[in-house]
Amino acid sequence: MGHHSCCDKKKVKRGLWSPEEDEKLINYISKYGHGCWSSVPKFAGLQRCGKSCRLRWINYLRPDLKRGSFSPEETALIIELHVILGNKWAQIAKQLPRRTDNEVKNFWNTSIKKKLISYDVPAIPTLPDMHCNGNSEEGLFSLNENPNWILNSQQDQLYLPPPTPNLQGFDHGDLKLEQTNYGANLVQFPPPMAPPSDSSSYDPLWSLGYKPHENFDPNQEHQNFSSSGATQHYIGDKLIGPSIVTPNYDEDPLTVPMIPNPCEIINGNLCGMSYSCASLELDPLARLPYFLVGCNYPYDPHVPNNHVE
DNA sequence: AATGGAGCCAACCGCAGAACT
DNA sequence: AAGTTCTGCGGTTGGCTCCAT
Repeated sequence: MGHHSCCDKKKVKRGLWSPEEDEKLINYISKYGHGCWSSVPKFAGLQRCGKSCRLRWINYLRPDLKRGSFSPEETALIIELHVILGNKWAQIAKQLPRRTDNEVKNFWNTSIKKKLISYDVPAIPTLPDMHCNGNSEEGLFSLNENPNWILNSQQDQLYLPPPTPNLQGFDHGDLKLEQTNYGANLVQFPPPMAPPSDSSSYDPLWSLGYKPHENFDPNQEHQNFSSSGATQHYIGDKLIGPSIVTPNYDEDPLTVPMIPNPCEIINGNLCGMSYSCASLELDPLARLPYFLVGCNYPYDPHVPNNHVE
């Protein structure tokens, strides 16, 4: 493997950073800022290339980083943003304060994507690239392009995303999501599950099938869930909402989540909403095929439907 | 206790585009 | 305008840790 040009000029250290190196970098940047990254290692006294310093700072040393596992809200947001943005990790990460693109990318690749694969979830195209012409396979994407399924890592259950946080200031290129609660009402949610009693084993994916308000902390940022009313969402100039009003599962626990037909999303809005889900099936996994009917996606009819334990 | 596989994540690489000369 | 350098991004990988056998 070759080295970046900035690393060719002199022998630079590679691999994991030592605490001493971290300290040097932190001290330098906190005093002088990073300025030109290529000159940082020289002035900071590091045998690293500028690129490595930049990466270390951005992904690890920055004081405003939030470390640790992703919250259910963050997870849901990642998945929903992935619908729109695909593997644009930097843009997705911008909507997750104090998270890095590397973190988001790793989380997706290790946690979410893997579970999707394990369930053989059919691929669903991202918005900009969908070709919903009824019989085309062009719209099929790799599994990591499929954002609509969330799996419960503890219970091996697959759920649809819950309402998601604000996307304030979401303006990346021609993509524009206005107002709040993007995607909050794109889907309806399965009946609530009892939370695990052992909070120490809490999994960030766990509550994704859970009623939003039960985990809702009004004092915490990015939890501005709203369980009522329609919300407008835009991609470019196109309105992709308002969408479905989240039902009250207390009243109707058998309501099957309604999932937008990708064909309708790509057409610029969600009007029509010819949802195919009419079953009273409670098993989230069993719902998978229904999502695909509307767009004639090939799917595995043998998707397991009794993984709920 | 030893070992091998899987999972996870920090860090690297190559590329593209922006900025600069 | 052309060449060079810098920055940012996405994909990939190496190595550490955990866990099952």
